[in-house]
Amino acid sequence: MRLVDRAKKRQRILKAAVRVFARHGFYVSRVSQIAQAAGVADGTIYLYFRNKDDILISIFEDRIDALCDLVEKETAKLDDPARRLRRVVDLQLGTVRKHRDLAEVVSINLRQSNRFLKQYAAPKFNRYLDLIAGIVADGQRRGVFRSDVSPRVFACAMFGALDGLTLTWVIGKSAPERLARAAEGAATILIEGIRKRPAPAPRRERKGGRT
Amino acid sequence: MRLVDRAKKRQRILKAAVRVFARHGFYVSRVSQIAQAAGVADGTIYLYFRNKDDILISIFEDRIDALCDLVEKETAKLDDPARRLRRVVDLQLGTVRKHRDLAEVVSINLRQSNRFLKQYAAPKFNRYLDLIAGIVADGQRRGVFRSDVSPRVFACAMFGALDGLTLTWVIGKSAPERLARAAEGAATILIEGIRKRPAPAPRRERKGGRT
Amino acid sequence: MRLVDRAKKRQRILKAAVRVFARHGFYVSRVSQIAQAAGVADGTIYLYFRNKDDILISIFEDRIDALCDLVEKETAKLDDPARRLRRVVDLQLGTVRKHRDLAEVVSINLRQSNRFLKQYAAPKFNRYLDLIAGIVADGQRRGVFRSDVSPRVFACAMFGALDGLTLTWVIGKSAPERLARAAEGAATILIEGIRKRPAPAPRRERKGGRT
Amino acid sequence: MRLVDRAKKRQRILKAAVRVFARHGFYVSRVSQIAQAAGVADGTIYLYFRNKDDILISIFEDRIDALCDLVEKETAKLDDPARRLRRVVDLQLGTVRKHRDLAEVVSINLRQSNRFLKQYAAPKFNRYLDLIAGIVADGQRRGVFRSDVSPRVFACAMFGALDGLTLTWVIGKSAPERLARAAEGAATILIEGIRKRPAPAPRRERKGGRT
DNA sequence: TATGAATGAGTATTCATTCAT
DNA sequence: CATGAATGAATACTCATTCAT
Repeated sequence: MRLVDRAKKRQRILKAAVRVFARHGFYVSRVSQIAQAAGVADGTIYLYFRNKDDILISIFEDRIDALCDLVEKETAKLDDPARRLRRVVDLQLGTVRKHRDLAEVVSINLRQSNRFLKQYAAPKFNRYLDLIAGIVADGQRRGVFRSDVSPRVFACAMFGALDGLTLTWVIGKSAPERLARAAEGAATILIEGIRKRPAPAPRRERKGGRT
Repeated sequence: MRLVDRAKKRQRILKAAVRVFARHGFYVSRVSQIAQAAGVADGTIYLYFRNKDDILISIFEDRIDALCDLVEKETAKLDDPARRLRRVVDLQLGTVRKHRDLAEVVSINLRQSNRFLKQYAAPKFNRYLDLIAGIVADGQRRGVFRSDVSPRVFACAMFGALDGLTLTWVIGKSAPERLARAAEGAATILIEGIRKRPAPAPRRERKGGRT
Repeated sequence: MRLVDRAKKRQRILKAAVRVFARHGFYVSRVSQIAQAAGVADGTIYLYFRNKDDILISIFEDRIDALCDLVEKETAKLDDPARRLRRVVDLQLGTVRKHRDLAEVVSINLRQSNRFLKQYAAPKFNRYLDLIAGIVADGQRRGVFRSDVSPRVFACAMFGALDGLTLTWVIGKSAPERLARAAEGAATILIEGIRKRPAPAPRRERKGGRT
Repeated sequence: MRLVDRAKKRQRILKAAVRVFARHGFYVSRVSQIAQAAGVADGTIYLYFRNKDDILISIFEDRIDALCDLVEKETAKLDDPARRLRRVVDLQLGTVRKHRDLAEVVSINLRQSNRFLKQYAAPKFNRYLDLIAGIVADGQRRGVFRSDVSPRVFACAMFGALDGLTLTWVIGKSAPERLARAAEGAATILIEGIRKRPAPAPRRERKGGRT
């Protein structure tokens, strides 16, 4: 079989797996369901993947890599760190919106196994977090972002915020437009939250100190 | 058997389950492991819980309710919406920090079953989101928070941001102090992100419009 | 506790067990169901019976003994072997009709365990078969019954015939009168079947030999 | 896999199940015992049967159908109703004698589950009873059988009588010849019992009426 | 390569029985 | 005597994975 055909069949199985995982969850899904959905025999799955876990891992890796590549390419076109962040928000939530099943798998199923999460997801995941943190660090260097927040913390918070919106969107079975509007709001909060105040006007309400 | 003894044994089982679930994940954990960890017979578990799922649900419900109660009580003591949000951040991440196992269970295992997530978690979860959204809406009415972001979106984003920090903290097996410092940063981003600018100085960087 | 009270409670448990076994079958019935139906605690059952099997055995033994006693007493009042058999038919089916639950237990549940059947039921059961066989043997000696059929075979066949009627009656959930009418028919067949022909008129239809 | 191979393996499992059920009884038998006896893996059983109950049901259905088919074919060759009944007796007890295990399963285990008995057995069982009743009704129309006994009652009684003989034969672990001789006796009783008396000589013993 | 029949390890749950109160 | 909470052995059934065809 030609390599390209092989790759095509692999993709067909992955697509089927995304559908099945999204509907039932990783642990409840059966390999035979995926095989049926992909139109292949049960045994064929094992010609393309080591085991059931490997399917989930492959979905995740393919997707996060694609997202990272896209983010790298797109942010390279922009200069302003704030606009770069805005672009990341749009890209992450845009991917989610276009591939709801995939969103469900990545957002929810990803956390189905501690072992899996700790062993496989973390490294890949870090590439994405580093991309965001890099943008923030750059912004801080250039004086547009406040420096009292760790870029890494911002990255985690930003990813979490977008993932939280995704989760409630997926659970709530809301319309795609709602996610688009949520993206607006999230972008505003995150960017304004990290932006250095143009002129830190004397604020009185904070004089009471923090708790 | 006295009611208080019964409740005590129930708690013992739940505590054991939290430990076991945190270490292995819900699906990988065995009921017999929980029984052993709790020092009871396998069958005894079923005198207190309908089934394995019921244990996870009970953990979640107990915890989220306790957190909501705490948040309600504590925010009632404060007036300033910004300081109220700050308090919520501290309470959520403080709970997490004090009960790492629990954090792992709620943050990670919670998403282990789509069915579970959609059926049980959502309603309880909404109570928490509504609390946050309520604080934001109040701040908007009083003019301290910007009105161009939906309180609900902010609540989801805020929960997600804190959950994202929790997740990376748990996965990374970092020290408690790191979570404390992350809480600082997250609070800053979120509160400054939603705060209405004291003097919306003419900003030039947005003139380029959006992409 | 006085012996009479003890006996009373034992009977209460047996009565409850008959109801429960009749409805669900021996293996499907739960000891706790019997306890509840008898209004006692689960553990109390074991103050009166060794185990679950012992309950079924006790039901059977009590009942077959009572039937045997009754048959002995009643047939002693009669002299004609044919009328004695008729009496046995009425007594067996009469017992069944009056205690449908019991019939169901003895007819059906009795066979639920090979071990039980072979070990316990057989001996008790033989007393009943011997009673019938005794009547037949007597009739043969006195020349009213044909001698070409073993009394034992007749006893088994007769018991089986009545048990077969009982089974279909119980399964079919028919009215008591139907069983009464069936008793008529069965008595006729069995008694006329064993009765020596008054005048064995030359029969031609048998000359063809047997198949 | 060829259909014929599949059918062969199914039969192998059924044969093994008959052996196992006969020895231990349905409820006491373990699926793994059947699998081992059939030389297949536990899971393989479930490729051929829905569950344990389904195995018992299949045994019963296969057997009763085969017996009915045989009875239909054989009785069609005869004309005399009495000889037809004789043939049925021989066929039923002949089947039993040739397949003692099967007899044990059908005679004893058949009654192991009320639910099973009422739900599955009854309909199939009726086909057999109807065959016998049909022969009797025909004999009555032709004036060779007495008309004061319902054909249905006779069928139940006849089946019961033969089943009773089978039961005692199986329990008593007697030799096959004993069953053959018992068949003789049972046939005589049943056929003479239903046969219309050639010359109803004035009988005096019945003048006392019934008790 | 592809198949799908066969495998058999693995586990939640039940329930007869016990025994401390 | 009576209770019923606790026990823990015991088992049908599933399903990821393999391998002969």
